[in-house]
Amino acid sequence: MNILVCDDDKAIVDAIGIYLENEGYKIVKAFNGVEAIEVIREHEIHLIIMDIMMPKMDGIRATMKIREENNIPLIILSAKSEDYDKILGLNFGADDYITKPFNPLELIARVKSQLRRYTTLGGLETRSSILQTGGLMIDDESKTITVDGEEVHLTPVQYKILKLLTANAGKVFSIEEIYEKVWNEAAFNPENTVSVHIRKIREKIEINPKEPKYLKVVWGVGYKVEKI
Amino acid sequence: MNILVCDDDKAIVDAIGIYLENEGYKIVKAFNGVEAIEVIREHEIHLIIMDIMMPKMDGIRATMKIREENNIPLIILSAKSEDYDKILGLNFGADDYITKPFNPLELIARVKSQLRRYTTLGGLETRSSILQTGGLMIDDESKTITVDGEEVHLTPVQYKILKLLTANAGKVFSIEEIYEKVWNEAAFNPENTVSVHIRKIREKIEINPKEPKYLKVVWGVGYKVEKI
DNA sequence: TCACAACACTAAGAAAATCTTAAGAAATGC
DNA sequence: GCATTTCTTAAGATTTTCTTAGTGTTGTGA
Repeated sequence: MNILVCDDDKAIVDAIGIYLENEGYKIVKAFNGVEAIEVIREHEIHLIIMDIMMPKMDGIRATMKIREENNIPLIILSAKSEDYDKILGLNFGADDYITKPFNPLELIARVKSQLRRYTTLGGLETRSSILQTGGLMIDDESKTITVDGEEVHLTPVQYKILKLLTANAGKVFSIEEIYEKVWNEAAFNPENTVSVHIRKIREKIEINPKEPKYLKVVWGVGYKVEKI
Repeated sequence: MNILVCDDDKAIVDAIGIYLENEGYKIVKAFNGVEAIEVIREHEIHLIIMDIMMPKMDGIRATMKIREENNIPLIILSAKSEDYDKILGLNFGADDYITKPFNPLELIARVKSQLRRYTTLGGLETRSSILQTGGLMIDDESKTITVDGEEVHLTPVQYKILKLLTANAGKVFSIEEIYEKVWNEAAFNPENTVSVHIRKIREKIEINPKEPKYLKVVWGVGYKVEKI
């Protein structure tokens, strides 16, 4: 498997290269978006790791350009300070993202995960942007949520929370986990921000918020969306 | 979970130790990089907190050295005056960093966050969150317990006890052992807290609590879940 | 074998922890 | 600057946990 690593910081490219080579992957390097596109045309590449901030052509523009031609799995690298929404929310074609500084183990896990997904799809992209459980449906492409066919409006934060829980329906997330995943930072004093949002979501998606059908609490643990 | 705290300032090591012990972690101490590396070879360490400025071997060199051998989550401690970019930007293998003086709550949040990340990633490849014996089934991901297909509701403590016993079905646990594992503290004030919980669990999972099928007592020793 | 000591079980209620809700302040976006 | 969204606060509701104290059961050794 050949992996293209693209970052203007040579030290980072080298470090990532070493981790991945240890796992048995072949590494190809590029130091800006223009180079990356050239490399992809010339080599057979199975996965791309791309930095956001780069001279000449930034990672987002490069990703969009690459997506015009093919669907090679692509993981974005970004600094924590950069705008989360821009990376996750804006759908510009990346499959996953990792924030710097990153845990090498996490990088490897995500790379494997992407390669697995790609090969089981046979390389043909059939990315379904629809999540569903019971009568609850989330179309991530149009950012639309419907309950029993009825469209409901959620605010951005509410949307992210519900999407996280629905994408992993059945799995329980602690409040800390939810905070971390949605806000992209460790919460050390979350008061009850999350539970207020939970309340608001329930108000909108549940027939009877007192006896939620979808968004359930697991006492002493956290919240989950029921898998139906 | 065992956490290695490494700093040349004993007062800081002790302070961090106290905060983390309160959260139920076991602490191992080291006072310079060389010691840290030795400790890691000898003990099972799940997370490292490392100061940057230290005699003998500084935190960055130590981190790089550690990274040659393994991927234990590592949080860097650094004074505000030190070059921030050097720590954040330079990728030498740390997973997160905290600046001194730090907020204890923040420290704990980041520690938990790292441990969570590490364990969920580790389980990514072969996660089987389901424990089973006879008709009793525990799905740890959704925190759901079913008996003969029927879902039963357990409280957090009850859940933890049953999970402990089921994960080690057949093994007998003394009351002290159960207390220690579930409450995460050795200090044992006998009373009969555990047996009350056992009673409640039986009430919920057993057809006839007087003649338990799953959760059995072993006279003079403790309790076990039958391996079926 | 019988009594007694050690151990296990049960029930109930007070205390503690956790979740829910509402309302308003602060921040954000147009 | 207005409308919307997000966060904070605090009180109320609910659930869980712990403790107590009494009852039952088992094993032992006189």
